Amino acid sequence: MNEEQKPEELLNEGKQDLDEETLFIVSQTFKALSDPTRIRILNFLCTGEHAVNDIAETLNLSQSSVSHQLRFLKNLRLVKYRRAGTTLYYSENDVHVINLLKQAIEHASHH
Amino acid sequence: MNEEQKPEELLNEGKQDLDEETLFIVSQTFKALSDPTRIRILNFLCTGEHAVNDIAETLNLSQSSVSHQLRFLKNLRLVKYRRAGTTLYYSENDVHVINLLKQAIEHASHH
DNA sequence: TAACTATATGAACATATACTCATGTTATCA
DNA sequence: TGATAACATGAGTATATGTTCATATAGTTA
Repeated sequence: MNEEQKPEELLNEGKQDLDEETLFIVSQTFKALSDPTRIRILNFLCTGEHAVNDIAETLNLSQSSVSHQLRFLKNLRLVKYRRAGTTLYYSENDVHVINLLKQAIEHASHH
Repeated sequence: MNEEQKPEELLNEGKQDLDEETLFIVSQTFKALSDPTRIRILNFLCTGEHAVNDIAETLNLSQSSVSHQLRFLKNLRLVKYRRAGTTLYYSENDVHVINLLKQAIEHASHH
């Protein structure tokens, strides 16, 4: 004879429902961080700006794959680049997203 | 005659390369947060525990879809549930991940 | 201009993902 | 036990995703 227990209601801290645009931005942001290759690239760019080939060699990835992923990240304004001759030096461009990544890495690396 | 500029090296704050396991955990965590439906469910669960049907009706989703996504989230230990008769009350189970979500929502909602 | 370097891009392919539909499972109650 | 309620689950399907391969583009230099 289990009495029906009322679910405890926590305090609502503000914005209850998410509007379409916020939802889209949030999901896209996390999607950018959901792939191992992109995570490694962003993590590497935390050490400073790097050329595409440098990224590819350091992380043992194909040039094409890196280029595709950088385009993805550039479309979301998560990275930027500066040109020097034929070389493009990419660097991170969104401190907030980098912070999210660092927090997750910090938390996950504690095993 | 463009002089080759040396890329500026930022300070390395510690863990340079990510081990396989950390990389996997981080990517899975962000993958969980990369889908609009799961974001809405987790955001709703921030207001307290809720039954599956409650979630489905409130967010205008099918019961099956909600159940599938809850299984996904439960496998990652991001939600937990308590049983009361035939009803299962789900609630959030990882403050750290919820914090990541709240930060992203906060940041994205500023337009 | 031709050759070379660094990077970008499109097509193709294999896999992953999220949903719906139908049905299975578990607990409650008459 | 049978009926019902709440939820879980598997199959099927359409779409998204990440990689490779081949080729294109842009800048540099002889």
